[in-house]
Amino acid sequence: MSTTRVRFAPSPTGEMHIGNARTALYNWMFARHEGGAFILRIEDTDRARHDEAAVQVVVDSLQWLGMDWDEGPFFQSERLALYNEKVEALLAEDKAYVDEDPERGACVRLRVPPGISHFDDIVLGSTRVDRAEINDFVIRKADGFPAYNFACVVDDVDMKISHVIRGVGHTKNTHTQLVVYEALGAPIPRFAHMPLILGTDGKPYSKRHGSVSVLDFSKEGYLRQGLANFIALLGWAPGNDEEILPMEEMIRRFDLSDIKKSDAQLNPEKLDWMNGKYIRSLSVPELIEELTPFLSEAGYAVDRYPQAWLEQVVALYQENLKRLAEFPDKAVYFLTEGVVYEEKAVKKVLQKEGTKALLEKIVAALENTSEFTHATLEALLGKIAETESIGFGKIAQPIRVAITGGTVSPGIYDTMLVLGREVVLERLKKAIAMTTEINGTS
RNA sequence: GUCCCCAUCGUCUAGCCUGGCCUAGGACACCGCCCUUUCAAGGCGACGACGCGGGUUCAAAUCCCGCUGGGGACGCCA
Repeated sequence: MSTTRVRFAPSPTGEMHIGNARTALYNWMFARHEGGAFILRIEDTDRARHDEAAVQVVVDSLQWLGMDWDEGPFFQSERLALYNEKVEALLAEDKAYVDEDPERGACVRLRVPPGISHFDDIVLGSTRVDRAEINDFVIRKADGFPAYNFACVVDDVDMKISHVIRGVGHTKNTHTQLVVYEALGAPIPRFAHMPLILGTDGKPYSKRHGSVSVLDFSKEGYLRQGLANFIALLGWAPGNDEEILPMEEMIRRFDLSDIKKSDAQLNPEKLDWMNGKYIRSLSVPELIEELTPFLSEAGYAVDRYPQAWLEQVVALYQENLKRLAEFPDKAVYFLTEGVVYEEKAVKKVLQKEGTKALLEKIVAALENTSEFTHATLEALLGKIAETESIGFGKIAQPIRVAITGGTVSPGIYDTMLVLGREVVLERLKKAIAMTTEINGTS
C-alpha cells in the first residue's frame, strides 16, 4: 500500500475558485496515480467566516468535477483539543510564549529560531528564506482558535500527509510552517506549489474575467470532463502533444514534476473548443441527460417530448454545441410549437421576389406525396430546383427561414424530417401568408 | 518599501535538467482553401515566439551574469 497521502484543505468561502479546483484536481490525480489517499479537510478556524452552506459548495464542486476523497471531510473547528494539546506542550517547553494584548487579549506565539530556512519544492525547486524575516508568529489566537500556520501543520502531521500540494501563495507560509514542524519534532513532507491562473489581461483570474467558481462553469454548460481536462492542462502537460485526455489517461500520466513554474492565462476560446470535443464524444442519451437541467431551466420539461424524437433533435445539434446552455435557444423551433421569425431573416430571404411562388410550389409538391423521407424530399426538392433552374441553396434557405424562423439550422432535410410533415406544411403556409402581407403593404 | 518567484507564437504549451537532431514542434484563436443547402463539425494550408544585453563554448532556446518586464508574499485571514 502506498504511503502517499495528500489533502485538499480549503477554507469555506462560499465558492470554489477555478484555481482552487485545479489544486484539488492535482492533489486528487496525484493520489490516484500513486495509489495513495486523498483527504478533504475544511479549514474553518476563522469564526467570522464560519458558514455551513459554504462547506456544501466545496463538497458539491469536488463531486461535480468527479473527485472523491478517501478520508474526511475533517473540520478544524472540531479539532481544538488537539491544537490546544500541542500549544500547551510547546508552552511547557518554552518554545512558545503568551503574548498579552490589552485590547485583544492573550495569544500564543511560537519562537522562531534564527537561521536560513530551506526546502526543495517539487515545482519551484530550491527555495530559501532568512528566518530574520519571519517574526514570532501567532499559533493560538485570543479567541482560542488556532492560527492557520499552526493548525495546518498540526493536521498535516496528524494526518500523515506526505505531499503538500497547494497554491504558490503559500511558499512563504511553508517557510513559516517549517518552524512548526521543527518545534513539534515532526517529519517534514514534500511540498509542491502551484502557479496562478490568470485572466486574459494577465491579472489573477477573478470575477471580472467571467465565471470563477466551478459551479458557475457548470451552469454555463461546461461538461465536467471538459473543464477538468482544460484546467489540468493549465500549467501541466504530459510531455507530448496530446490534449484531449480522459481522466484515466491524465491520472496515468500525471507527474508533479511536469508542472510549470510560470502562471497561465485561462483562454476561454480553448475551453469552449475542448468542451465541444467532449460534447461530441458523448452518446446521444448521455448528452440528453447532460442537457436536461438546461432544458428545465429554460422552461422545457424533458418528459414532455417523446424520447426517440428528442434523441433525433439532440443528435442534430451535437456537432454544433460548445456549451450545453446554448441548446435551448438554438433548438427553440423544435422545442416550441410556433415559430418566431427573425426580422432580418424574413427581409433577406422570404421577402425576395419569387419566393412566395416558390414556397407555394413546394407546399403543393409536399401535399402531393404522403411519403416523407429523406429520399422523397431530396427527389422532390431536387426536381423543383431543376425545373426552376436555381441552385439548391435558393430553395433550402426559404424553407429554412419558413420552418425555423432564422437562417441557421441543421441540414434542411433533417430539420424537415424531425419537425414532421404536418408541422413543416403548417409553417410553410404561415410563412407564405406572412410574405403576402409584407408584399401587400410595401 | 522589504523578501521571493517567473519569462518560447496573441493564448496554452513541447523542447531546457542531460548544449549540436530546433531553418523551434503541437493546440486554441485569426486568415485562406476544401467539403457544402445555412451554421457548425471535419480536412488542408498560411500567419505567428526563444524579452534585451553580456559572457562560457567549435556550437546556446538550452549553462552563467546583468537588465527589463510580469507576478506573488509580507495579519491574532486562510
